[in-house]
Amino acid sequence: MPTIQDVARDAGVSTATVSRVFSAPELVLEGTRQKVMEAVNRLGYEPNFAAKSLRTLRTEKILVTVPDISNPFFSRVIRGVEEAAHAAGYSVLLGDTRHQEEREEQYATMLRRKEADGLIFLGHRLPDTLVDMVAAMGLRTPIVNGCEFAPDLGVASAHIDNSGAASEVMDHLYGLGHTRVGVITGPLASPLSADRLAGVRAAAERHGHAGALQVVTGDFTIESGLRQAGALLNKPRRPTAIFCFSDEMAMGALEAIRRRDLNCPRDVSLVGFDDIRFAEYLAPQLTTVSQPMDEIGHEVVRLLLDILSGRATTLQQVTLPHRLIVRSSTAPPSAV
Amino acid sequence: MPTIQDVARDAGVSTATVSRVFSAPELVLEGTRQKVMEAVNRLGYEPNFAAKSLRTLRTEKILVTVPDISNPFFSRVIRGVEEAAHAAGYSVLLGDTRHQEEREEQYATMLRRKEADGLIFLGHRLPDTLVDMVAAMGLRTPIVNGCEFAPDLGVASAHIDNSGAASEVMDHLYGLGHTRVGVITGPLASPLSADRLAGVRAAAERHGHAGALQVVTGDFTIESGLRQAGALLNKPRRPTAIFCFSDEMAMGALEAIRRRDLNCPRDVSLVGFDDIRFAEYLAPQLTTVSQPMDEIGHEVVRLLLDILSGRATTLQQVTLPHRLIVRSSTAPPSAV
DNA sequence: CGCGCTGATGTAATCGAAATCATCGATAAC
DNA sequence: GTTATCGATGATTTCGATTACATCAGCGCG
Repeated sequence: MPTIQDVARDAGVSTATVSRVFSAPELVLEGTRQKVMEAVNRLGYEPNFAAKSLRTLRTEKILVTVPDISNPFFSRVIRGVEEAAHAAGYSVLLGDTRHQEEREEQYATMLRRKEADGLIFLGHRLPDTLVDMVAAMGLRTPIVNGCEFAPDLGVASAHIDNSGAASEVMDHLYGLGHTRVGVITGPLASPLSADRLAGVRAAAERHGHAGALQVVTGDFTIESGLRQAGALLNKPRRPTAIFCFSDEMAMGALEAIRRRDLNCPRDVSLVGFDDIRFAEYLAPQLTTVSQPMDEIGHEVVRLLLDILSGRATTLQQVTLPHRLIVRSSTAPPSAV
Repeated sequence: MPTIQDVARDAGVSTATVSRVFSAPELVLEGTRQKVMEAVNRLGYEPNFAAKSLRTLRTEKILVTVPDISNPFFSRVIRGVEEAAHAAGYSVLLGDTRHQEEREEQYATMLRRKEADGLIFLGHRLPDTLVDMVAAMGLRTPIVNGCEFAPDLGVASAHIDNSGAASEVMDHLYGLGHTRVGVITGPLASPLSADRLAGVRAAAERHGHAGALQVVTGDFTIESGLRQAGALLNKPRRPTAIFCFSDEMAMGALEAIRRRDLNCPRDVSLVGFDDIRFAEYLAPQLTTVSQPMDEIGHEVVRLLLDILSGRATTLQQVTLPHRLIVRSSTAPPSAV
């Protein structure tokens, strides 16, 4: 691999000039620029990234950690992140934490080693070392959260109004005439689930059905949806509607309903969350809350770039719009 | 951020000793090692990555390009890649090419700039500059393909026997008594689709139903499955079974079947490919070919690490086992 | 005519760690 | 008793680019 020295020698100029041809071509005479470019092409020169990075202290990389990349919701958000990052000249370092705290820590050290200019995390935990970093750097900390809104962390974030969205779902179900509603949440350690549950509870109070609420905890997987929906359906006074905090759990719930020879929506209405691409192709098509996955991805990148460029002057915590998509998995309860 | 110099000063040793504490602790006296580690902890030192990388010419990063990360098949393979890479101390640079040649080229230059030690690509195209690299470096080229087997590229790869798998699917359908089979392929530019189609054709010949084969081309998306299955079902002598080259297209096909008030499998049998997690939760549960997604991910990483470490002495093109999973979307054709 | 300015380019310091080579004391070998 | 060996550590060069500063020619202006 040729170095900048080789190019300089070959073109008969100094290394400074070669460097300028790449980073500030307007400072260089057109004639010399061409001479240099010829040498570059002749030798097949590419600037060595590590050397550049060492000198400039910038990596043009964004570290993105995600609890599970094979989850269609996350993979879609990641696609948005990749798209926006790429458009801005950054590339994406992917970290799949598999929900493990230990891995989150490991990825955190990558940030401290300057392997990336910033971090976008889609989980809900911020490793201790990074909490320190936030304390030390404040607004300039190059860390952004996606999806989970945790005001006390003090990091920029982009997310939807989870509480509001969950309330709307409940309004929809109560509006159809349901009173006994089952809810399958995600792990309550995450603000996202806690917020949705708060929204659910608020709506239940408002409609006077708080007593008939049956809440169980899942983990966003199909399997947990299958299991927990089964538990709900086995109850003596089984719910006439089930609200799952993810479309994948709703898929599991749908299967649980089928296995009991019940029909959705006739016997049990079902609502999911996220509006992953598959939701509208299920039978019945799934009523769900649409999250702007691409936009969340774009937005967190924008927020991070604002911080990196020093443009950010206040802590930005952006709420993006969601939308309740009513399809055919919800209907009025049949007469009991 | 403290540097190695700061640590050396603080611990009262030379920078060489500090460096050794990290990279070759056995060369350093336990007492000095502890002194150094105390200084490291006191100052919160982390080795700067760019400096290390510049000196060693290694990045401990693997660039992984994928046509579309939001595709559940790819995102699952990526998870396997991430897992294996992480276990070996490497991290993953993700490139979503969105099927665009231009982006593939851009990611290729990252390899030439030494932003990553190696490349794993899950698409079927190898950018020109990298073809040159393969020509120049031969077996030592740190490039591995996943899923697509293209012997003429001369790069290591891990994939299943696509032709064989497709043949098995056809045997299964013919075995059930189907004769008119529709096939929705992927883009035929990819060896993967071409191989499967070859397997389909071979089986059709063997069973004497080559004339009744109806082949249309999709692009692996739900939408193309919906559209192309619609086209097949509109034909005068419509097929009694449809074989889609991806589960997602099969989901689209299922929807097309529903929209025509036909029943799967009674009126039309349906087979997918990949066995993504959702396949068994569709109604009916989807018959499909299971690809070892995790294993493909692990294997491509293993192949790449072999090359990087100089262990690889021959061109490795590994065929991993697939499995036909018969579920309830296939049945004998009903009497016409 | 000489001074200062500007535009184009060169010189050399610098980024932070790794690795080669040198040093030095202590021990073993002959 | 001299020398080879070894283990632990230090001094210094090196990786390949960026960039602050220096240089120098050409030009306008008083």
